[in-house]
Amino acid sequence: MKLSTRGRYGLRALLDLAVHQGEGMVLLKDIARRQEVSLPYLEHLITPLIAAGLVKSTRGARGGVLLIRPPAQVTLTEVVLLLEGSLAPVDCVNDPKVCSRSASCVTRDVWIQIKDAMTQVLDSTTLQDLVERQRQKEQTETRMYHI
Amino acid sequence: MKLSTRGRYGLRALLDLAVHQGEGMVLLKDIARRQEVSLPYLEHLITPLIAAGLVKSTRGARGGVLLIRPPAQVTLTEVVLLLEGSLAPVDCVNDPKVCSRSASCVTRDVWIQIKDAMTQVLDSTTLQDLVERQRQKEQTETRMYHI
DNA sequence: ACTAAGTTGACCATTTTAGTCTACAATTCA
DNA sequence: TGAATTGTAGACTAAAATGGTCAACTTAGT
Repeated sequence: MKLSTRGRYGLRALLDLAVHQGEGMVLLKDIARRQEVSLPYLEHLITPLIAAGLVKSTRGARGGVLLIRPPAQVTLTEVVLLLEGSLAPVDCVNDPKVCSRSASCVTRDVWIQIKDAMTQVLDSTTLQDLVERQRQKEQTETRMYHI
Repeated sequence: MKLSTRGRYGLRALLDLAVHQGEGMVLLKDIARRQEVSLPYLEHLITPLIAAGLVKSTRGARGGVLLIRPPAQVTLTEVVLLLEGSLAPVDCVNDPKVCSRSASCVTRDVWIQIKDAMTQVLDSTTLQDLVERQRQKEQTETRMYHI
């Protein structure tokens, strides 16, 4: 029941992008450095986000990537769905036909509840929320440091 | 973000055991047949449950397995924890030290929320709840059949 | 042209998953 | 006693997923 690095690194990359929203093109190289992910690997993580129209990329000199929509309009559900494929802990949640027991299976009902609970958390959080939480943390840390 | 077959089959085996609670020893062979899991594999799944003191086993002729505690006193949190190891979607949720970013990482906070949401669902459901839901489903199905 | 990006796809090592198989230990019962 | 029955333990394995790297390519600026 673990998230893969795609989900973890991918969300961090997107958050990094949201933090630098409005500063023009962001280099993948810089995201990779800040988020401590290898550049070749990050390139693979960013691909589905570009394909989905969440991120815009420009090649060549002065190229880079940037978030297309305002961070407040990007929910984490959308992001995690793109990166991980699905929130269902077992396949029968999305498609009852994969298991002949689906109709009568009460454990399936539990997995549905689990999925719904996760969806609710992710639906109610946007990239903007994360940006704000991060700024708040940074501020608190700085204040702590000065005391 | 998928549950492994250990968690899925294991919970089903335990539910099967709960349904037959009070009928004396249950044969692994019968659980395997009813739950459509191979016997050798089921043996592996049941082992940690025995080790954890959730299930009692007796070898030899007239042997079998049975649930030690009443189904109402076994939460799904306990079961899934035994079978899957942890509910944390990423390791830093259980142990902040595995990542140097933990203290300042806002994505980690999201994963903690996810874990808490899952825990809440599983904490509030016992094997007894599943037994009752299953009996209710069976009843409804039978009634549907007769109409 | 040259350089600085991002893009694509092939490739690969390691780990996890989902099992099977064999030998063994304990228990009952004829 | 010993044969049948049942669970136990561990070695083993095939297949898939994970977590990458590398090289060749495309595109855009200077």
